[in-house]
Amino acid sequence: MDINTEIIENNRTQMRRGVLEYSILLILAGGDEYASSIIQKMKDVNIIVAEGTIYPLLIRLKKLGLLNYRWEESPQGPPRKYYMITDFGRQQLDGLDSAWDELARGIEIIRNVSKHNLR
Amino acid sequence: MDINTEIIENNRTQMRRGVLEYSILLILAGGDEYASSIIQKMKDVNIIVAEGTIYPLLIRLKKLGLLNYRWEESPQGPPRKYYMITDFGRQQLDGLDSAWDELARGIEIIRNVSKHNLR
DNA sequence: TTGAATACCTTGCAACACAAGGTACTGAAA
DNA sequence: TTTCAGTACCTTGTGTTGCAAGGTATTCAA
Repeated sequence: MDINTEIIENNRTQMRRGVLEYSILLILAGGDEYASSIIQKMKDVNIIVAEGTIYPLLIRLKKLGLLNYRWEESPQGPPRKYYMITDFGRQQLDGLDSAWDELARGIEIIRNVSKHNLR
Repeated sequence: MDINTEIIENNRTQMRRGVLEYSILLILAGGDEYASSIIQKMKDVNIIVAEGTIYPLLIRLKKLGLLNYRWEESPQGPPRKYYMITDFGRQQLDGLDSAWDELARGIEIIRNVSKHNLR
């Protein structure tokens, strides 16, 4: 990768990392999913997550009491671990909604100031 | 801090980290600033950065060719290191604008799907 | 019984934010 | 003229965390 795209890709990754937990909770608030399907849904909106990221993360979120899971047979292949969001998880999700809104508003502001000046 | 606010604060921090470089470039695209004033401007929009974060970061961005600096006398106290964005920096900033827009769009989408289903 | 597809999980490394601790310059007060 | 407060710069060490790589297990079909 040349340096031109590297810096941007790097930051794109960095930005994504910031919203990993948030997006997982958002997705699970819309319905139960298993790891691979979460990865796919995030990929669909261009938020790339690796397996090595999501499995430990789901375990952590479960430990924190934000998630639970149940095993479910798969049409083919090994059984799937369906994660579901808990009441506590939903409660936390509300806070994350605000956190995201606040960040987005902040970026919006410095963006506008920046444009208003020299750009 | 109780666990209720801890999880949210933690994620708020995580989200902020994702946009650190982006916000610095945004601010410098609006005019030259020195470290402390950058910290202040970010604080104004609720993006908190520590000194121990920003100094190494500015050095890194300079090394990458995104920034330059000049020394300038201060009305009182030691001289200030004013950072300015380079042409290359502006060019990269365009890419970061897109990266941010894309992420925001992604979050928007999964948010809506989530609401449309169960929330 | 071998192979492909799907699913789960762990280990080790590297990046990075930041708390803590430090230096240095200025001007004013004691 | 020393001391203090304010401002500004910088570095070190630590803890967290994302992820590439490598691994196991299940199912079904060829």
